[in-house]
This record gives sequence, structure tokens and C-alpha cells, in this order.
Amino acid sequence: MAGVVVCHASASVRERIVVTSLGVPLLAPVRAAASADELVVLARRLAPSVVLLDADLPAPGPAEAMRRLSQVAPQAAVVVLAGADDSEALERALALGARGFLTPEVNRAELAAVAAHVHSVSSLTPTPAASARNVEPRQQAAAPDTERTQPVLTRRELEVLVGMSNGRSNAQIGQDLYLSEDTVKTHARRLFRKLGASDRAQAVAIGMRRGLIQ
Amino acid sequence: MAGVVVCHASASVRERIVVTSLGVPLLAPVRAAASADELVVLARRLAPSVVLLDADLPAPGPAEAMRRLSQVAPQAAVVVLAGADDSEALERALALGARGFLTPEVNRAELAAVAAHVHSVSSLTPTPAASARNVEPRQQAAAPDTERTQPVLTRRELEVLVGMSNGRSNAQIGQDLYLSEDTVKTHARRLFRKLGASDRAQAVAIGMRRGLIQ
DNA sequence: CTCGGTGTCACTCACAAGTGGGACCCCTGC
DNA sequence: GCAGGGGTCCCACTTGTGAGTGACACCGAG
Repeated sequence: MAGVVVCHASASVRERIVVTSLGVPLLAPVRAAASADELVVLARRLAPSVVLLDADLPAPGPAEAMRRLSQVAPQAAVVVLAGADDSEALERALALGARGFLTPEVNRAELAAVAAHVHSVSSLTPTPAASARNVEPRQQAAAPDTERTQPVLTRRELEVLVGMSNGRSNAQIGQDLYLSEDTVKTHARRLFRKLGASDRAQAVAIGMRRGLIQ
Repeated sequence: MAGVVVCHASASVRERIVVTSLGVPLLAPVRAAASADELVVLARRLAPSVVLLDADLPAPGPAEAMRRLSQVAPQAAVVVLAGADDSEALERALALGARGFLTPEVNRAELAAVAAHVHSVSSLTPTPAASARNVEPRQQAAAPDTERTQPVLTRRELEVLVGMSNGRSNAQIGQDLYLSEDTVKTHARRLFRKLGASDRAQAVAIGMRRGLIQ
């Protein structure tokens, strides 16, 4: 059930994590992949619930790996393995749905925490700049960190996003909020920019991953 | 942080739950609302993380209550209070984003479980017919129950849904999967029907609430 | 064997969505 | 005082989406 796959270009990192996991009962079957291709093959077979992914994966890159992964194993929660300094790769990964991140030097306790919590936590987007590089259990990463570093949605933008997630059209959202459809479109445009979404479907996905909406 | 609001038409049910919660430290501030209007006012003030909602709420009904609630308190996880027999109201509520359900005769332990887990569990959609009426911690309600009772998406439909959540257009999804755009549209149409979604944004929201995608 | 579900592709059509401008008001902070 | 951000509305435009069909092939269950 709680299968874990680690995908990292460095053999030493893979081995460290596999060996580290040996002492953790929850992590039972940890498998290793050296490339995006291997990851896809493994993920298709094992349907893991957690994937630890190299943020500096060569070849197609981590973003493409996550895209492919999400197609063969959509249930998999992705945790990015990145140094505290590599914030750009991290941001891209988070935008694509990563659930948190760790450094490759992760210890046993951190791995156990991941196994226990990652797939039951709705949103884990710690502050990259603060180098808070551990996946924390619950409410920690919620309000304060998020509001400072990530683009904050205004009340209106959030209301529009909620309407979108409930399948309401711009016109209907306008009626709900006593606004004109054009105003709703303006809020939609701004929240797309803030979230880095290209359309409302992706905006809803990003909003839910970040815990902005339920 | 973990505020709880119970909204139920029956005063006895409200009081039962408020009194029951007194012994549970995690439930600290449980407030009661008798109607959707009261709920909205309370939720706006308290920003609760959990709302226990009467499935047979009169006046505007539970669905409308959830819609309004999601606009004043989008973070709130909704748990529906329904008898094991009332499966229609339940289904509608789940489609709108409810995170689980309980009977109004909920006991102290169940309330505590809700407080501890609801807002950190990604998806709780137990089998209505099986009268499994407790919110369970983790993986329980995931795979087996879901696959039997809820509409199951085919591999293709799931792949299309994933593409949608990544902000890809039908044409792009077609390229990703080596399909024509028309085929993608067909899969989209069928998955909309299965999920009860009116557009791709809602389909993504429902898919994420049910844990079909991340 | 038949039927239902799935996968594939095609066509049309109305309309929603997304994007680019511009405009005005209000408030807050420098 | 003025810049900036938010909130509101407007116009115009291009694109994509969603709805409604029809069609054919495959496969597995009954």
C-alpha cells in the first residue's frame, strides 16, 4: 500500500535512501530508479504512494518526470529531493504538484515522517528561502509561511477560485458574488497569474494542492 | 486553529454534539448554528477548520449551505451528519466536497477522530450502502470501497483528468497520449458524466477530493 | 452470441473562457 | 501627494470548451 520509489541520478543518494529505509518498518518496499524512464516503469508496476524525486534529474528533467509519473501513477505523492539553495527547480516542482521536499541527506526520522504523513497531508509548501527543509506533520506550513512567500490570493480571487472548483461559470460566480461577469474575469486573470495556472482547471488543482481551497 | 462548527436543524442534535465535545480537548471551541444563515455568519467570524453539517438541513438545503460556506470559509472541511440510509443527500454533499460523514448519534471517540484527522486526510468517501459511518484515519476508505461503489474512471479517462489538472488543453493532452483531440473530448465527456462535473475545473476538484489525482 | 463498456475518430454549433486593452474609485504606505 | 494594489466595470477579440451526434472496432461478461 505505502510503496515508496526513490528516483535520483546519483547512485550514492539512491543507496543512502534505500539503506536508510531498511530500519523503518513503514517504508517496507523502497525501490530505486536512476532516471525518469526507470521511474515510469517502476511506478506503473508498483503504483507507489510516495515518490522521492531528484530535483536535478538530467535528461527530461524533474518537471517532465512528474508529468509522466502523474499519468502512470496519479495517486503518487511526490517529494522533491533538493538542496536548500535550489529554489527554482523546487518552485517548478511544487507548481506541478509536489507535496513537499527533503535534502538528499535525509535521515531515518525524516523518512519515517514522510511515510507517515505525506499522503495524508493536503498541502506541504514550506518556505524555500527559509531553508526549512523538513516535511512537517500538520498545520505548520499552512498559514504564516505560505502567506509571506507564496503569492497571496485576495478575498475576491479566492472566492472566484472556489466558484471555479464548484463548477460554476464566470457568469454564475458573478451572480453569487453580486459582480459582473467581466469583474469575475478580471479576478480570474489575476489569480491565474499569481498561481501560474494556464486555465481554471489547473488553477483549481494548484489551489487544492496548496490548501487554499478544499 | 482547529475550530469546529456544528450546523443542524435539530436543537437536541446540536446540544448533544456540543456537550459531547466538552470532554475532548482537541475540539476546544465548538459552536452551534441552527441554519445555513447562522452557519455562514459563524464561519465568516471563526474560520473553522471543520464543519459538521446536517444532511437534511431545511430552507436552502445542505448543498447550498456548503456552497455559501465554501465562499466564506474555503479552508473548512465539511463532515455531513446523515443517517446511514440517507444516501442521496450524502452523495450530493460528497460531490460538493464533503470530506466524510457521521451519524448525528456520533460519540466522543468519533468526534475526537474527526478533530484529529479530517483536515489532514485528502479524501474520505466511504461506502454509503455499507453504512460505514465513521470517519477513519488513513488509508481505510481509499482503494477498495471507492472502486466498488463510486464510478470508476478508466485508464484513459484518468489520464485525461490528469492532463486537465496540469493545465493542458484537449489538443495537448491528445499529443501527450498520442490521441486525436476528438478522442480526448470523448474521454472528457464521459469522465464529466461519471464524476458529476459540469466542466474540467470541477472535474479536477472532484478528482482531487476523491484522491483519484494529486 | 449479444450486449455493454471502452477506445477511437469525425463533424457541427453555440457559447464560455481567456487575453488584451482602458477606465474609475478607494485605501494604504512611502 | 502620489504610487501601488485592490476592486469594479467596460470593450473587443481569439480560442477552447462543452454538447450533441454518429460511427466503428474490440473485448469480456452474461
